Amino acid sequence: MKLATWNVNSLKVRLPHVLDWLAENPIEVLCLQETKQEDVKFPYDELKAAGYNAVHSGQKTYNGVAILSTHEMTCVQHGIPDFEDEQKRVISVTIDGVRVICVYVVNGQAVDSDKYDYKMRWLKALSAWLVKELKKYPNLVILGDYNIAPDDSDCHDPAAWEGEILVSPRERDAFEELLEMGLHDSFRMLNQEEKQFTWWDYRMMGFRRNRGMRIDHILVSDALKERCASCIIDKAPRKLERPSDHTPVVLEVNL
DNA sequence: ATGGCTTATTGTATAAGA
Repeated sequence: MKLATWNVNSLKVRLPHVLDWLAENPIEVLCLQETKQEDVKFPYDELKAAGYNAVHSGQKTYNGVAILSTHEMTCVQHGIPDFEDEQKRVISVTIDGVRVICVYVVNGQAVDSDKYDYKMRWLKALSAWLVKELKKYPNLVILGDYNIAPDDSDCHDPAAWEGEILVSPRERDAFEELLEMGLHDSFRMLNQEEKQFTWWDYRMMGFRRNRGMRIDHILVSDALKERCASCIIDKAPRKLERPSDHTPVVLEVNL
């Protein structure tokens, strides 16, 4: 089974890219972040025509997450239970006995901002919930835009970014907490190469100069860890006209 | 250098992303 995550930065704008990419990359599961549209505007029909079922937790202008799959999706859950949140950032389903969680972690804007506090509160709630989910679902994968570059090797210029958003110690500690509960960074597990990024700033020719960050991740449970065959970053969509600033990450698991 | 692009909004400048 192949699963992927992609922050599309507006599904309205990026739907053609998504459909083209799915046609070229026949995968079973695709998690999307920043759909930026309400459920009533979600392109269920176009995706169905392409062979994909979809579940969506939508919001106008900001956030919004979706899971597309060629397989049947059951036990759909929106958000983090017992965590009040207006923002649509989490959706979960079960596919072929695997619990699939799609997340769009808070950006945080700046380390001294209210949004950073919200990011840390949000990550704490995510972490507490995932501990329980792991006990409930041994086969668990959590895909998404984490807005955290876990290590200096995941940042194009660690010295320039030291202490900044995406790399600050508290954010990295929160990511580390996910690993300590028994989740595994599938890309790093299979690939030790430095400067492999999933996001590049639109400005300053960020992509051409490979000034990026690895902030989109696919974490797997112990049971799935043994079954991971490959995890790759597909840079092709980032090279298209009018791309998202993020590019897909694809995991292959032997089930 | 706090910008540099891109997206969305009952917009024509502002907020947000990362």
